[in-house]
Amino acid sequence: MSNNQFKRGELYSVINGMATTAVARRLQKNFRNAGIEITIEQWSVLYHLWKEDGLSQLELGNRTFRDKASTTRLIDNLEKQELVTRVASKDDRRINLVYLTDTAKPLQQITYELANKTMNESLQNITKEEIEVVKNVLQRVYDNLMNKDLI
Amino acid sequence: MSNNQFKRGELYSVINGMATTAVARRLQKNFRNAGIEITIEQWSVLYHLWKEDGLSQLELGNRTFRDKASTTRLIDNLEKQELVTRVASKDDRRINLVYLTDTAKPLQQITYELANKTMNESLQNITKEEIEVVKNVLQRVYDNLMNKDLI
DNA sequence: GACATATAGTTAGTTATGCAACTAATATAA
DNA sequence: TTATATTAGTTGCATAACTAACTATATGTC
Repeated sequence: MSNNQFKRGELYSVINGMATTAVARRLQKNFRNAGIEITIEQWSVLYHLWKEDGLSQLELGNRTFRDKASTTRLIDNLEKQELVTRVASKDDRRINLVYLTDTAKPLQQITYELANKTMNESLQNITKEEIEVVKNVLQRVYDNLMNKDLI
Repeated sequence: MSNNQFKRGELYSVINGMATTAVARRLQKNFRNAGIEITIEQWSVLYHLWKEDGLSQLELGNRTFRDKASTTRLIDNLEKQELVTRVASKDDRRINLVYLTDTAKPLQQITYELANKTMNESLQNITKEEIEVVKNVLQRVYDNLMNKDLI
């Protein structure tokens, strides 16, 4: 019995343990080899700010799938490196709006290129159609877990 | 340009940020709600020991995609909870073989059930064929990154 | 056999994660 | 308008991750 159980769980193992870890490590390695001194977690925050600057911490947490405590500390570290600044919102002084600094700006082009490079390395010999299936399935996995009750 | 870039990178974001995090949190939540006091990382080690007891730390690290330092500390914590014991190999005294204790045994059945439950929650309305495509693609992503040089 | 090299595991230092308890500011309700 | 509840963010605590430097054992070469 114990040998036959948990077949579907192997998917979790594959998703979580292998591909995700491998891609994350490769992206971090590509950053490091290019002399980019930020973590991929920090980059995920910058990435959303390059798309839309001045987001609140909570909104950044939502977009990067982090709780607010993790978001606080990531932004602490980004602030230490002078890549972002917190600005208290005038409308609601509970809210910190997070803005990119001039130091962060030159990182966009190079990190996008390194992210593209990482994706090209990761997705060799994988078709557009396959990628679409994976994205679609993983989106539905997420929706299955989010839409019921809190994760 | 910056708006049009990094299209493929969204896959990384989807894999890493959304589905993986959501599944991991749900599994941890299902453990917690059932009164199971282990982390999912600890469970990933126990899972491989239930399949094959007495693996070395390095082999456990390979199977769970961790480096040896992370594996050391994970096993430290499992040992504190008296779920595993380290036994120095007689053939090669550099090697620690890791064995399940009697305390760990009753966890197998219940955690397998909770993992199955988590997978059923995650994979609702997703077909076997889709799951096969995802597993296959993610395996190839992993192979793309592993087979070239070290991650 | 002696010296260099490789391997398994540990430790130190930094970053990141989640939960829970907390503060400060805002919104709601009596 | 005062009391209560909600919200955004911070902090404390524990676990986990990676890199690099380290110890101890084993292997290989001369």
